[in-house]
Amino acid sequence: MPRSGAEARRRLQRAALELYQERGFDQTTTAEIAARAGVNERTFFRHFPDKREVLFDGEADLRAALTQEVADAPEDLRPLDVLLRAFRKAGRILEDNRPFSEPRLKIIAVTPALRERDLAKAASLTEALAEALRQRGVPDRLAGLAAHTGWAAFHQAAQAWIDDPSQSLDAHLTQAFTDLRALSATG
Amino acid sequence: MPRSGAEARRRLQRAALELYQERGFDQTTTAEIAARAGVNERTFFRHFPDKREVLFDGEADLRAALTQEVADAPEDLRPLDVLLRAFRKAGRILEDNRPFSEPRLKIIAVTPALRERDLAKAASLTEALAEALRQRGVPDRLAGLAAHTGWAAFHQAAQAWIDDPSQSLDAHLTQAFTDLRALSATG
DNA sequence: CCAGTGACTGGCACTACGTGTCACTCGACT
DNA sequence: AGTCGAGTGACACGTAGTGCCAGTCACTGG
Repeated sequence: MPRSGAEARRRLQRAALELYQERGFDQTTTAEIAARAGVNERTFFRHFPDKREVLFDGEADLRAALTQEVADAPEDLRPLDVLLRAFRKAGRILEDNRPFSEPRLKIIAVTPALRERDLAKAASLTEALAEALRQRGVPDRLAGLAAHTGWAAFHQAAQAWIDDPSQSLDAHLTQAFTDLRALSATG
Repeated sequence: MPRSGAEARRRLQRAALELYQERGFDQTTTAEIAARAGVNERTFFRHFPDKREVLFDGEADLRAALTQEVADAPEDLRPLDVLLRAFRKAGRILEDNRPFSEPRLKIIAVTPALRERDLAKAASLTEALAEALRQRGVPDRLAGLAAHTGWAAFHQAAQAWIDDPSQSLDAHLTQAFTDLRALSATG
């Protein structure tokens, strides 16, 4: 029935997000997702390798945006400041898509299987950030630690932004990175 | 056939580790594991909730050891020093069980499905460490960041220990935490 | 000695995830 | 009109994981 391919893909993502919200991830079958999207179950697996991946489509874009920002940052910035800058920019993707970001993050937070996938994506992305830092001349081991540390701060800020939307993601990011300094100062 | 239960459990773990090494995780079926362990496939799922969990049995012990160490640390230590102390103690579990630890870590490193589970365990353990720090009076947000940062250093040290066994895990830990200080100093 | 109890197991049926394969449709291009 | 490729429907299949029931073994109290 559908013509463009990309259209069916979007319908599948939308259907999956709705169903995961309505009855939970584990209680949703791939057949149900496909049915609501108006396609065959087999087609679901043509667009997404598995039931979880349907919620992690933007990851490639996010990674590209982040690593690009790291590469383009002013030369004299310290590693953690480079990352803060990159997170600020990338964070706009989250803020602009809040109607999609929020339910997505909430479902992931309460579903172990999705949390696992999320952590894997984060780890892969963190490794990409570390590599981008190394290409800026940051020493090998330091780059990995900086990427992990920075990501922890980013994650904490994103979660705080979901829990308390009264402040901007930017404000939460500033807070988290300030906390990092405090940690360095006292411990 | 088997009598004690705990015995079958150990045989299953051993059989799984062997098979994952011989032909890889994805090419191994739960039926094969059960067969090598001399039990029914159904019995496998009585001892372990899924095919991955069979490699993550010691996690509860490790968590208990780590949180205990954090709780028992001298009062005046700074958060990251508390963690370094705890990792040193817990690291002995790894070093003493190297014949099991090494192949296990290598298989996890090359198997995406196992890496996901490993990351999830690490995240849960990190959260437990953060909570233990909070109970020592470390401020809320700082505790989370310290736990993540410390864990990143521990993970880096463990990986370095696998790649370069010529030095002790303790030495690698010292190196990683020194790098952390450097990161704080310069960025 | 024996009946009962609880932990562990074997075996069967079943649902759901994910893959391989083939034939079909539809639009684009020549 | 004919061809070509991308996307799809449909069917068969292997494997992970669950529910259920019956059977075995060690242990305990009478």
